[in-house]
Amino acid sequence: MSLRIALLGTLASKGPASGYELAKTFDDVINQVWQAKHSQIYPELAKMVESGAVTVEETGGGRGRKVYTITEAGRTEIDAWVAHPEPHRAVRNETALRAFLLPLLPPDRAAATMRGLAERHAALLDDLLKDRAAIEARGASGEPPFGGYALDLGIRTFTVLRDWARETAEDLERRAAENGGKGR
Amino acid sequence: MSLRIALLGTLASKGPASGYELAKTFDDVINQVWQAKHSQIYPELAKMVESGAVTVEETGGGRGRKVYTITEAGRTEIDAWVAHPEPHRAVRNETALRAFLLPLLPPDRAAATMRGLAERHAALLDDLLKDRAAIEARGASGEPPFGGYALDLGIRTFTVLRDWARETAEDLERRAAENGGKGR
DNA sequence: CCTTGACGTGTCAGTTTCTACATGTCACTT
DNA sequence: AAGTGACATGTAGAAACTGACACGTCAAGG
Repeated sequence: MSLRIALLGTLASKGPASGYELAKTFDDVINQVWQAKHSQIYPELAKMVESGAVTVEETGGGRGRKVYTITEAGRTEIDAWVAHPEPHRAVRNETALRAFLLPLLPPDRAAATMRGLAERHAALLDDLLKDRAAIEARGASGEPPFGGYALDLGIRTFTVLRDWARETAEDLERRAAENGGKGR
Repeated sequence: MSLRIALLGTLASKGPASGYELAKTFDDVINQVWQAKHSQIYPELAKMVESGAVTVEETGGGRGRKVYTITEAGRTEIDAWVAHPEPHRAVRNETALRAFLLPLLPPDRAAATMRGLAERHAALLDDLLKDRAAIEARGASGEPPFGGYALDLGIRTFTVLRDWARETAEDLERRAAENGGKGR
């Protein structure tokens, strides 16, 4: 379901696109939120054509390019899904799982892991901040850019992640110093 | 892989447990991080017995209860996984996907959705704060409780989520007021 | 001319995950 | 004695997802 919605949403906001382009988007923007390979996207698009949520137009001399366009039915579908208040959020987060299991490592190794994590989160945060700066520089004024709220959420989330990893590393280092890095 | 690690980690920190108890834990604590139904857990435990990461002891007169205990090999496995620096984080987040697609709704409906989301996040945050208060009240002093760092991360994350949802709702309401709730 | 790399679509086998079905025990209440 | 609900383990089929294989076009550079 979620993949279908993610594809419809991308078509709704960015306009008609090929499967290849959609796969690219899933490597870029949406990646922070949902992932899919082209091997999953192509069959999904076929299903969506069948159910009438999108239409397809064959183009691209020889290269067999297919451009998909969202229909009114497709828009209705997104609309219902986004506004739907079901609290049934699917969350899967490998980083958080790692965090959960962190106390199982000896403090010095746990601290090193956290330092590495903090650095990576800091780098990702920088990327997002640059994205926002670029958008603000060119897109002048008031209207909310597609993904603007999501970008904001991403920046806040990575800030938390970076700070948490740093402070946890510091705490672990303090503990490691106290008992000479021993203990589990 | 992640499910296997999550199960091993739970056994490592909480001690021996039955499949049923592990399934309970996945409804509770780990739920913020990873989910699994018993129908996935039982087969996974069988696989882990086979590969020597856990041992099983049949108990429980008549009810066929099986208690699983982590082995040294199992501990080594967690250790390697947690410390492993691969940046290949798997993230899937339905709430964030919703956030991403939010601008596709008319501002007034989007605002209402965000208000609801903010409330739910606020409630979840309260639960976590209560958990932490309870832990601090009974567990007196210095050592890090299992999941203590994770709990901290959870609290920070839900705080961000709540604030973001609130501020986004406010922004959307401002926009809705400006154009009388019309427009997409 | 040939190679390289981006463009472009698709299938298939295997793994993970979900929903539903299936079965039975034990303790407590009515 | 019967019913209810937590305890307890499993299987089966379907859907979601991944990684690898497979094929073919087009533009640019050497």
